[in-house]
Amino acid sequence: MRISTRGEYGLRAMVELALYQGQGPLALNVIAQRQGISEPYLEQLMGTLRKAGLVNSVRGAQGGYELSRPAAKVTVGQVLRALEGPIIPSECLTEDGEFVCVQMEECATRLLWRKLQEAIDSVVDAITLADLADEQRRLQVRSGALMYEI
Amino acid sequence: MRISTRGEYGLRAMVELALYQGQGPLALNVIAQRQGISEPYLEQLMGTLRKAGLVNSVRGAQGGYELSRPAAKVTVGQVLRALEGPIIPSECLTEDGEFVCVQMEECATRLLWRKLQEAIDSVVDAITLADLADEQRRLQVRSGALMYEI
DNA sequence: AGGAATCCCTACAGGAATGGTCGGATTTGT
DNA sequence: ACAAATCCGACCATTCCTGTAGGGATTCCT
Repeated sequence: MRISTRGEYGLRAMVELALYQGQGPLALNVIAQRQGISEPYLEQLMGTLRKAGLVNSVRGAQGGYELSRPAAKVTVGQVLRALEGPIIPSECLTEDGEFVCVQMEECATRLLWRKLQEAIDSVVDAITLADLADEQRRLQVRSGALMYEI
Repeated sequence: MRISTRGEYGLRAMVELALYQGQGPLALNVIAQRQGISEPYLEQLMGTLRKAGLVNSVRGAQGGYELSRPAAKVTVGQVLRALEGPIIPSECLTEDGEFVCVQMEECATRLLWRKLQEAIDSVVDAITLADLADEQRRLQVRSGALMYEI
């Protein structure tokens, strides 16, 4: 029951983009270096996020990536689902919360899976990239980093 | 972000044991057949559950498995963690909610992982096998099954 | 005592997912 | 034109998942 590095790396990259939103596109190698992620690997992830419509890319020199919407309009759930597929605890559940379990017509564990999914969704759909970017700024200020960038 | 079949099968088997608790041990092949699970595969899972202290086994003819505690004292979280390892969203987190992320000293996504874990734990640690067994009985009665067993 | 039932354990195996790498094609600012 | 970037598809090693196989140990029943 884990989020893979895809979701973790991709989300960290998205937070990075949120931090610098409105300042032009951010190049892949900058993000990768800043987050300590393999560049070609992150490239794949960004491709997925672009196809999902969450980021825009600018090709050519001085190009890079930027959020396609304000950070406050992008939820963590959207990012994670784009990268990891539907976040559902069991095969029994579809993305819509429907059941597709053929095995048993009536199975008590469904009750559990549904509650689990609701709990997860209520978290990932409530937190936006803006929330995480705010948190990140707070942490950076506290630890005294990044002040030389003014 | 899924529970594997290990957790799913194991939990279904545990619900089965909860349903028949107090009526002597339930043989592996009975559970496997009733739940539509490969018998040798389920055998492995039961071994894990036994080592975790969640079930007792009775060897020899007429043997089988039974819950080591009342169903109301066994949470879904205990079963899932025994079978799947710690239920944590990210590598950053340990079982205790501590952070072990070496990469970045301060990372905003930690906020998210912690909230996610709290949400998941609040579900799996609140639901017991007795809850699921009750639900199962309710479903079976409603669908008119099992009445010929009286 | 003997056989049958049943759990116990280890090893193996095919397939999918994970976590990347690599090389080249394409686009675009300078 | 050149360099900086994204884009794209193929490849690859490792691990995890989902079992299977086979034999050993224990206990009940007759």
